[in-house]
Amino acid sequence: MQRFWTHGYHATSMDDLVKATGVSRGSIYADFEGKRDLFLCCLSRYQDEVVTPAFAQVEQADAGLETIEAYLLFQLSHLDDDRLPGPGCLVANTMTELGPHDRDIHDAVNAHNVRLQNGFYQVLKRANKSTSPLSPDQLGELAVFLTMSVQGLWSFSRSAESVEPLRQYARTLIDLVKSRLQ
Amino acid sequence: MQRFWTHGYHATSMDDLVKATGVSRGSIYADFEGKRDLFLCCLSRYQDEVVTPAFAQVEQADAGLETIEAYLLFQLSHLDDDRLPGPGCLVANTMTELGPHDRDIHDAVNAHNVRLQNGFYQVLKRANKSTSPLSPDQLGELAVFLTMSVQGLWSFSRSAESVEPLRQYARTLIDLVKSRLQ
DNA sequence: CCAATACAAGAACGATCATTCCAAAACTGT
DNA sequence: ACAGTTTTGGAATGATCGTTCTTGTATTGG
Repeated sequence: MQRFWTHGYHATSMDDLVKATGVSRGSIYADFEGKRDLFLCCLSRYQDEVVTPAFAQVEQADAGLETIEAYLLFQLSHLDDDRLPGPGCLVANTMTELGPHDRDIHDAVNAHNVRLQNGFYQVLKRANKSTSPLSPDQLGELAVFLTMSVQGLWSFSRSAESVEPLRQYARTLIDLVKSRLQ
Repeated sequence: MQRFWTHGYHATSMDDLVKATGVSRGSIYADFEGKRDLFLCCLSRYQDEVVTPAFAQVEQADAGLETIEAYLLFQLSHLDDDRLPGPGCLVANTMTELGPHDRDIHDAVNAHNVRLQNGFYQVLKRANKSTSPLSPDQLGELAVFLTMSVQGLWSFSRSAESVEPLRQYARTLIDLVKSRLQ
């Protein structure tokens, strides 16, 4: 999974995976139908092992906008300036590399994005207790906005040489969304 | 160039390029040192033929925030619902695919981003005529924010099934930045 | 202990890869 | 018209690719 995450699907060979995992070629093919099937399983595993532990706080019943910011800053805390460029996000990387060309992968990516949107939407709904609240449609649009903005953050981390602009982006994003809700 | 744009570097073979361009293999190698050199030239040509004609309006001396919005909506106007998922942006795609692994490509991507940031910065400076203006640092941060946000837009267009959420994102982005400047 | 079965390691396979090479065609100069 | 040079088209090359296959080892049951 790490190898797919850092290098992408096409640039990762089965040899690379055999070496990186220490698992024999025969065993891989015993367990998966082929490279693509293995990749789909890695996407699924990434969701369970990486996304869920991190995003769960946003999906909590009491999560606020600060929780979204904390989620982003926590993800960025894995990077410091000598760990850049970072691997980004496997799903985000995959959206770019394979999203246009593979239906099943597109669907997996889409499911991930819907999950993020729903999490953000719930937070926005809670945060929408103001004197002039936004409509549900407007909140939905803001949730989509957040989901797409976060995608930009991961893409940039693939090329970034310093982590501070990434952090600043997260803070600015949350600030702007906050001011939209007031 | 189109093939690299839609499929990425690693998923595009020299055979693909020979077929797509109608140029013989020998001619390609006569003009370029290899696949990577050809790709670097495509990045450069993309800058001249795609980015410059589109982004020039943002770099105009009288460009405003509406110009940034018009730039984004114009880029999106090439897509309608049966032309999705779109190719995204060659530079943005490359940032994700190759940015972490190739120094020269990283530098080309970085130069593109700096260009976008500078264009956005100038617009923001002009738009910053309010009763409580933002500092140059704050404007710089907003310009970086815009650059990274636009990256999210192109990545999403690689997976999108409808163009309206992409348009809405562009409008929301400009609205949020406007409200930050007031 | 032996035979049958299951599993692991990695060689082998045919296809595809990026690049080089070569023969034929086209062009240029005398 | 002819010889020399350049360009073109695509075959050839050696490496790498994803996948299958084979051999050796381990395990299980009689």
